[in-house]
Formats: sequence, C-alpha cells, structure tokens
Amino acid sequence: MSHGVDKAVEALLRGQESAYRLKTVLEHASSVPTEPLFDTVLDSFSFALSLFASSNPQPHRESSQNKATPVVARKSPKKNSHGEEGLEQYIQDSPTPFCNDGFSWRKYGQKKIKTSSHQRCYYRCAYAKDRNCNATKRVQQIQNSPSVYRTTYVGKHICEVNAFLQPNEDIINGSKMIRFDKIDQVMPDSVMPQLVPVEQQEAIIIEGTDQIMNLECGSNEFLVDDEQLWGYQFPRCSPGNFMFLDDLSEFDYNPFHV
DNA sequence: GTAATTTGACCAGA
DNA sequence: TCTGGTCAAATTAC
Repeated sequence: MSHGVDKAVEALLRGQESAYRLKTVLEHASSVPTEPLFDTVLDSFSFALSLFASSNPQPHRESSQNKATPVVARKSPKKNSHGEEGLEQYIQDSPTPFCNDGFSWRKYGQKKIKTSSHQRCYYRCAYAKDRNCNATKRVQQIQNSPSVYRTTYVGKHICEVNAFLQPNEDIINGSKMIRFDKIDQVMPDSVMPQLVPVEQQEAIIIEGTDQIMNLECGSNEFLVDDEQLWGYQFPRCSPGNFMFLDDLSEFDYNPFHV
C-alpha cells in the first residue's frame, strides 16, 4: 500500500506541476500547446485515484468522478453473443466521454437504457476482426452538471499480442514486457512530431485477483511530458514497441514519465 | 471509393 | 415480455 501511496503522491505532484505550468502558459499567452498540459493534469488525478481505488476496493459509487474502479473478474449474468462468460470488466468514470486509453475503438451500437436518461454507446476493438480481439467497452453518461461518463471495459485486448508477439517472449507467465526497440535511436521529426497530442494513458486491467497496470501504446503516440519530450529523443510506440507492466515497482512506473 | 458512424432490428437471458 | 447487447444496412465523413 505504501508503495501505491507513493505513486499516487507522485502522480498528484506531477499534476500540480503541470497545472502550474499551464497557468504560466495561459498567463503569458504562450504559443505552447495547452492540451498536453490539460491532459497531464487530468491523467495525474485519474491515475492517483485509480491507485487509491485499486488499493482499497470498494463498491462503485455513482457520484464518483474521474475514478477508475476495477471490477475484479465479475461474472456477467448474461453470456455475450459468443457464449463467453466471466469476462473481466473494468469501470472508469470520467468527466469526458472520450477517455484516451491507448486503444483504437470502433463504435458498433448506441442504445437508450431504461434506467438512464442518456444513451449508452458500444465500442469494440478496431482490430476485433483482424486480430480476433474481443475487447469491448461501453460509454454512458451517468450524471449531469458536472458531467460524468462511465466507461466499462469488457474483455482484454489481445490484438497487439497476437500480431506482434515474438515466439520467445513471455506473455503467458505474467506478461512482463517492455520493448522500446532502439531506445537510443534518434527519431526524425517526421516520425516524432513535437508535442504530439496526448492520445495515450494508462489502461488498467485487472487479471483475476492480481491487479496490474497495463500500459500500452496503440496508435503511435505517447503520454509524455513536454520537457521530457524535448530532453529525450524517444521512439514512438509502434506495433513492434510495446510494453506490459504487471509489477510497477520493478520498473518504477510513472505514466507521466515515459 | 473507402472507412467510420448511425440506427432500427434481432437475439438471448432474466 | 422486457431489457441489454449485437448485427447489419443505411448514412455520413474523409
């Protein structure tokens, strides 16, 4: 727990730092893009809250915001259309319906839910057919003013694993993997644009009783600090370069310091 | 022209 | 029968 608290504090400090930086940018009408700073602030709080939530699991509260609440191996009362049951689910609340989780999703349905005045949107992995990935998610607004959107992730992404896993790589025994090939490689500007929009953030996936953090980059962009982006020439996360984390301490994980 | 989204219909479980 | 989830044709966007 103490380690989780440290990480949470670290994330909050990071958010505070970004907020100060954002304030400076706004005060000086700088041309520096503010969106990455906004995202970093929001992601910092999301990450910190998710740490608290995962370290102290409690029933989900309707009023929670920006909170990642894992639902550990919850058995779905209803099989899906493929006859699968017991798919892992993970709930996250956010003030925006567009939670950047690092994956590509394709909307396949939208439905009015009886118990809610808002419609529920259904998404599946964009590579569901190509790579037989069964990950889906549902997004629904659950609260007005302030708006709260609940995203429910169902199933696990196996698309990148199927497509790019090398034969000798260990995915079965704990999926402990970080691959940033040619990490010291100098990337051309055409490949690594400056201050790219943040499209990635942590995706928290619960496996059985072991809570893991699974950070993946799915569409070639990073959640990255702007200073670090300048300070380090870092490869983008391409299909050959991906990571799995199931032991934060092992990598001194910080989603805001890629 | 192709890909993504929308939306009504259909299906299965409760 | 009701409801939530998915399918698939139609529509829209690029």
